[in-house]
Amino acid sequence: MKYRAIGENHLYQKTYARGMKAVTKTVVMYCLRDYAAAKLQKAHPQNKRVNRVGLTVTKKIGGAVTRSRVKRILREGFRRLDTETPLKTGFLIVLVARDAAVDAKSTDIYADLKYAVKKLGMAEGMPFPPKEAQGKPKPKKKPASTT
RNA sequence: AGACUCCCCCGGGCAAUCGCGCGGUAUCAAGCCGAAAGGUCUUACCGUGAGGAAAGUCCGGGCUUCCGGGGAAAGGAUAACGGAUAACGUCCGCCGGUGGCGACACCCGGGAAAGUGCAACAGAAAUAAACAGCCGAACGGCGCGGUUCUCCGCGUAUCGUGGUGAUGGUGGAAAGGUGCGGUAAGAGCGCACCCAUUCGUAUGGCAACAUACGUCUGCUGUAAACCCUAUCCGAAGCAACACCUUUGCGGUUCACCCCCGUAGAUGGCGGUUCUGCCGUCAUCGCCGCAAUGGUGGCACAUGAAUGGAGAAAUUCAUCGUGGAGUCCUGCAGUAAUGCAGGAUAGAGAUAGAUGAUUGCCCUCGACAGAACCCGGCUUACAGGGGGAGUCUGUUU
RNA sequence: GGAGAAUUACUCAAGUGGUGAAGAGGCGCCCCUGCUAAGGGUGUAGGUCGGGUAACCGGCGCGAGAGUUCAAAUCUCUCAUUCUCCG
Repeated sequence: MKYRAIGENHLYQKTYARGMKAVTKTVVMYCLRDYAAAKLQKAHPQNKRVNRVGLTVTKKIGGAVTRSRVKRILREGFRRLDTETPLKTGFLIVLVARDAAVDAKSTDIYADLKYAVKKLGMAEGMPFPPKEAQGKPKPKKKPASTT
């Protein structure tokens, strides 16, 4: 499974500001419906909708080695989650590592992400704006505009 | 056996399943994004995939650009001596100094007698003599006495000239040290021994230098203060820079340390000292700037054979090249290293590739992630292995 | 990735080889007021360790550690942290 990475800083800023948020011990998950999802779908040869994923691991976490390792673990956890329980597509997803992620295993990340997905209602077949993730009024508008 | 010293090497391993970057082949291929250049999606297989420090960015070099070349000035770097190297502030050897019983370790280790500056506080005084003190009647003065013609004697150190140099609680540093002589008092003033130092000679060494003898001198410290001497250095850095794409703008004989060189051509108009020169405008060429996005820089190349559907792969070859790369052997050298022969090769990302799960083993795993490439230095580091050597103890 | 700059009390900071490291804000105490604020006065060992009943005295302290010097916040070297610029 390939993921498109988020490269532009403004998309990160937008996701932090307007996206839905779920906090766990090891990781914080932000989700925002992607404006460019339709465009990307056209570009995709299989005409699939893809989520764009971004990882944030700050310098506070540690040196280059530990940060690199945290990124790998996050990636592995997310990959396993996505293969086992397919997510909704067409979203910007940003995963922010917390201090506890340094000592975590990928299974811990998997468990936390699973909880976060459940809370945000991101899994396939769930009602989209979940009651718990009340989000600011803005994300509510998005489904209408994108479709 | 114990305690040490130096040098070198390693930096968890194996298996199964899932997963990631890059290269290749097949497949998807029509597509999609974009103004263009260009980019990109699927799956399978094969190959390949972080360090000794990849780090700090402290030195040196390659590479690239800054119109080019030469010179000057300024500025910077280095510092015993000899060698190694592409180069270095690195390395090796050696000399001197310091530490250690020793193997060894450490040292920004030129010049203070070219000049300038600085040395707080304390101290009489900080490189220079003065002050206090000590010395004494040689001279002048003063006093007393004698004698009488400008003299003599004695006294006076609380009058001046004078002699003297280390005595003066200090201080980091006070002008060699000790002893004897010497003197009015004293002082290398003289002598003996010792210390340091200049120059010369001899011996050893390529040399720094060492030893011996003679000779001169007795000089504060600071150059990680300015400086002097010798040697070296243009500056900026891959976010450099090159090319492509689309668009806009400017320059075209100018060069602000000096000298030399430099892309103009054609036509119109005007001026003029008219085969020409000057000014101005246009076109083409040339040069440059800004913006947009992209590629390269950036990870060997070419040929042949085997192989197979075709590739990868394997083998072989090479002015070159990555890469002044690494390893082995031989020779030269005390060594760093060099020469010759042979072998080995293979990361290349761009939110940035090595992970997860399970099992087994051991010494139970530290510091830590390439970002243009090399040579060093410095700093961080669990533990393990190998080699050489020193000291102490015991036994023979 | 590359190029630079800075670090001195709780905060802002001066000091660039020499006694005892300026100054301001803050903080403590006093005055003023019925009570506050504002204002005025005065003090703050500038941290820490040791000694002393106390007043006070001594040692080390200018991000950390070495070095040069008689003497270092200041000069040199090696680290650490923070900030700025280059696309």
